Amino acid sequence: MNTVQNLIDTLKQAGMRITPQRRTICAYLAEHDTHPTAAMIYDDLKEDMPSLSLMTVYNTLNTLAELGAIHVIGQAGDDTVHYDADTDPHINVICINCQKIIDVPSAHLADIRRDIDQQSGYRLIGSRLSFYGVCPECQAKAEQKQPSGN
Amino acid sequence: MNTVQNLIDTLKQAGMRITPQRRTICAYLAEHDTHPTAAMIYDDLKEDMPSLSLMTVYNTLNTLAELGAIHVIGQAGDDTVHYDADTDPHINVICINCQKIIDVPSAHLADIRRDIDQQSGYRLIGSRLSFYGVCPECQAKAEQKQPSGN
DNA sequence: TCTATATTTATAACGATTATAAAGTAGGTA
DNA sequence: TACCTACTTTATAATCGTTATAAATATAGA
Repeated sequence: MNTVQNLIDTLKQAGMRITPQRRTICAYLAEHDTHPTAAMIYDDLKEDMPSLSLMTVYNTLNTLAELGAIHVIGQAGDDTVHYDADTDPHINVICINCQKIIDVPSAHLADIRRDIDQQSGYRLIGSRLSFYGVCPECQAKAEQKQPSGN
Repeated sequence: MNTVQNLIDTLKQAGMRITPQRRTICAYLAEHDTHPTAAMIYDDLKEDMPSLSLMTVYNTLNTLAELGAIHVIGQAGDDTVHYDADTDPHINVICINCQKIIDVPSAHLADIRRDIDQQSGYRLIGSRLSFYGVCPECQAKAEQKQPSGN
């Protein structure tokens, strides 16, 4: 998992200035494993930093993503881009009903990455590995509504 | 890989009508492994079917995706959703420079899916497995422009 | 402290996708 | 085969996440 210092150091090493806004956004990313969208981060942070603009959140997230410090999960079924501060190889499992995202590590991931690296000829930079399904809670709710054994 | 008949049968079994538009779109999907966007399909097909509307392409793709007959790849760096008619387990490798997408199979994928299935508690439905990198052609171009050994 | 320059902010623009409603058609039925 | 009804398609407009622009502001080095 990324620490605040990790993220800030990444920005510094890229020659970028460390503003209070960027520091706050980095802290948020490091402290939450909720795979937030830009809007979520903005909504949560503007209480303590009323002058914060959504544009700055987008800029910072895009910059961090370009530097590889965070990952872009892509749309989780709700037409908005989610971000993931955990850059260790893992898979996101997304509920197609409530959009909840959980992380699942897998020992086979390193093997796969090596396969792709060799077979494709591409110089690999990042990955976006998502499985879609129905989370246990939503399965239970569906059961209650349709008690038939299907 | 999906055949035209596969896709059409999926629509029929879901109780949907087989219109010329849907038939044409299914044929396009079965005959192309180019991971097209809705706009690409629309542009290619409207020559032979001038009355076709982009809305119909979106509707058909969404329907097929909901039925699991095709997969949604998500944004490839160009802010548009790409579709994949190949629903066999495989990984998409996307060039972050030219957006070219290739398919790579991996023997480890089934193992991973089983891991996720058991560890997450989710009832899995689909997956979107993308690696990002630079394709060989773009690597070569970058070499020409920056001959320094980095 | 001062200054050049990156950054933030507010605003407007963009563009992919979706909503709506009228016109048209597939496909079962008599 | 002709008809009828519900599903589809189409054109248009709307939506909304994201990005462009330019003026105001603040960072970080001298």
